[in-house]
Amino acid sequence: MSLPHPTTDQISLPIVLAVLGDPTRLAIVRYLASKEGVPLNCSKFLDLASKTNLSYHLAKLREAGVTRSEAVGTSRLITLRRDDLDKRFPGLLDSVIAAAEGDKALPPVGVSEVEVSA
Amino acid sequence: MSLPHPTTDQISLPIVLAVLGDPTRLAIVRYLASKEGVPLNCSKFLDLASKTNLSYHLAKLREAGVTRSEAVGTSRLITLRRDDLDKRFPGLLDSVIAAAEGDKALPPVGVSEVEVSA
DNA sequence: TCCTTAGTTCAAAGGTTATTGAACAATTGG
DNA sequence: CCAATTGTTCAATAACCTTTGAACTAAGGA
Repeated sequence: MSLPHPTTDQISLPIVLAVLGDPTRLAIVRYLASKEGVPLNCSKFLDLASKTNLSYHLAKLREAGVTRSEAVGTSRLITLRRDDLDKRFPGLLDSVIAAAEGDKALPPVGVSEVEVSA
Repeated sequence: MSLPHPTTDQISLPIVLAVLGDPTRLAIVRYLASKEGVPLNCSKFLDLASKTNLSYHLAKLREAGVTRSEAVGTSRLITLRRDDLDKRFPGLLDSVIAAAEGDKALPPVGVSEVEVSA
C-alpha cells in the first residue's frame, strides 16, 4: 500500500453512497467487480474519463474506502475492497452492483478491450 | 397525489445513491422506514432540518423516486416508495437501511417524539 | 543518461448543492 | 372574515464537485 486509506470501521455509509452516486465512479466500481481478484491499473479506465479526471475519481473511491490503490513501480494497482465493504455493510455492494445491472439507463459494464489471443 | 413523481422505471440508480448520500435525507428515509405504512407529514422531520430546508430535501427524495408526497389539506403525507424501489432495485433499500443501522457514526434513527398516552 | 510511460498536483472555470430568511399560497378553525 | 397552521418559492450565499490543461514526479528501459 502507500496512499492513505480509511480503516474498515472508518468507512462511512453516506460517503460511500455519495461516491457511488457519480456515474463515472459507479462504472469504475462495476468494472472492478466484473474483474474481481484481478488488480487493474488506471489505464484500464481511460474509456471512462481522462487521465486527470480518473486520478480525481480514483482518489475519491480510495478515500471513501471503496477501493484500494497500491503503488507498484510507476503503476497503481486498483482493487475493490470487497471484504471490508461486506464486513462493514453486508449485502450493500452486491445490491448496488445488481441494481446497476438492472438500470437500463446505464451503459453496459466493461470497457472496450483487446484480448490478447492465447 | 399532486406533485410530480418519476414512474418506477424512470428511477435512476446514480440519482438514488446520490440522494441517499446526504445525511439529512438518509435520516429521513430511515425514519420513514421505521414507521413504514404510516404516512408522515413534514413536521415530523423538523428535528432533522429547518422547515425550508426540509422542503428542499423532501423534494429531492420525491424527484428521485424514493418517496411519495401526497397533498392532503394543508399537509403533505410522505411515504417511502418501498414497493417501487424493491421492484426496480431488489434488496437495495434494505441493505442501505441495514448498513445505516451498522454505521455507528450516524445518529440513531427516529426523532424525539411525544407519545400520547392511551 | 535520456526518453518514455504512468500517474499526480495545481489552478482555474463552471456547475451543482445545501442552507438561510423573507415573502408567499392554501387550507382550516374560530 | 380573520388568524393560525403547513408548507412552498425566491434570492442570496457559501461550500463543494467535476472537469480541464499544463506542469510535475518517479520508475524503467534503451
